[in-house]
Amino acid sequence: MGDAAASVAVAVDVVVLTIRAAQLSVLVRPAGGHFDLLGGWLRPDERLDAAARRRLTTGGGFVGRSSDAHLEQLKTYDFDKRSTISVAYLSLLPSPPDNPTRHDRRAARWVPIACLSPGGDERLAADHVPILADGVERARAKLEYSSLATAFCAEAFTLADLRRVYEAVWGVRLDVPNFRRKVLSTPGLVEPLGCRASPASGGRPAELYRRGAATVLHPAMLRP
Amino acid sequence: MGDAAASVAVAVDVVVLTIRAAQLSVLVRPAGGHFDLLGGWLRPDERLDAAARRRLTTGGGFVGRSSDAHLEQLKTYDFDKRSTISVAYLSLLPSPPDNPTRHDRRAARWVPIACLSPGGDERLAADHVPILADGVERARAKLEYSSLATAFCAEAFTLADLRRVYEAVWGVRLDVPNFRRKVLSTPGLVEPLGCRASPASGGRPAELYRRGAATVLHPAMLRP
DNA sequence: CCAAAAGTGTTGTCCATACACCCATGG
DNA sequence: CCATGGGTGTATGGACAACACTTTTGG
Repeated sequence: MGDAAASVAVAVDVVVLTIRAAQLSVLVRPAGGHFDLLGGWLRPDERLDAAARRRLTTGGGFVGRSSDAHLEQLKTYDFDKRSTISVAYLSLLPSPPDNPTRHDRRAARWVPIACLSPGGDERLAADHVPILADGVERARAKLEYSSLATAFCAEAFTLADLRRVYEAVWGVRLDVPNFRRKVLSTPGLVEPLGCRASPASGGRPAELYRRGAATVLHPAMLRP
Repeated sequence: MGDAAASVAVAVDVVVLTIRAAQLSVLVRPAGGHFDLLGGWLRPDERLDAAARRRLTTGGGFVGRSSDAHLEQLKTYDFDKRSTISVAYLSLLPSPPDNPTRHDRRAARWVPIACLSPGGDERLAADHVPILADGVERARAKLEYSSLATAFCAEAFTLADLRRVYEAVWGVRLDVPNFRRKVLSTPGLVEPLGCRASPASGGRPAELYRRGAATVLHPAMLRP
């Protein structure tokens, strides 16, 4: 068509999720009186995926070596102020190191999703509120039909760890025996390591597993 | 961060799908020796959704009045040539008028997906191949857990029409009685109109339905 | 040191539901 | 020919019970 191309500034924002203390949490950076998602401008000659990955590896010097972390594009947003769009990404990390205890006001930190929801005690930048909501909803949906839950787990994990991921993201309680059967009967979801974990607080030691080759779940894991 | 914002030209491409002669088809425009998806540059001060809707209503003067057609954002793509990204959308239309018979080489036309697949007799622009693939996959996936199939149907439709949508998009054959039970037992999917269609080629006249209020399907319609 | 209790992981069983397949009827 | 309705076997998932293994507690 004969239209002139509008030149637009492109930002890349990343919703980084993890499970901390059985709570679904997001990585944010303090910015004035509120929080921002990890993000910044796209560099000239930089690919979108690369820009998102860069946010992940250098985001506040906090995430560290997570070059193999799950990262997928979420959606592209435009706001009231024109000539600016934001390509949002979603990333899932295993349990990361704790929040920095040193009094660095600039450092990124983990905040439970519940604290950022309406009624919570923390505020997110208005433009980032729908991005976070879409990211959480994407994660909740993909747990149903993909092996994405293992992205929240460390290299070796127990079935209880994996179940707690589902319970934290969905905010529900799952039946322990049924969850076990479901996971083990899905071919390629997890593979047994043959060794056992040391029980944290009594009880029978659980068997350890690692991610399997499967990426989609047939049939799906249904949330109650 | 202190990075300079890269200024980028933004295109909006729309994957327009419909069912024609029991075949899932896409709306394309001739461009040299191949076809292009509907698309063009984002105008200054134009919202992304508005740009996609504009492609739909003015796309080759063909789609006509489809301002209420289903339209959702698909994904954002960048290509080897930097400084250009494409925000892709997906649109689903009821059975539209036939292809133009007049010999307008510029006019948009419907082409079955199968003809554009590897091994087909038509070629799509290389940049648009993954966009179309993602659009088709999105449509296939959303038929499972949403009432999106009704977007392919006219105002009034029979259960056979709706079943043929599933069969065309998924490329499978569905059991007629089971499909009927499944659709009618899903609350809010379709609502009976109380009148019957005139049988096209003999047989008992089928009852007519219209879209219901439901947007998500519980439980999902599973493809075999 | 030993025994009981508590906590967690693992296995087994019943039941409701959903779907696939076949058959019958009616326009 | 095709839409509509019914019936049955099979598979899947949810609820619940029972058992196995380990730590903790108390004599």
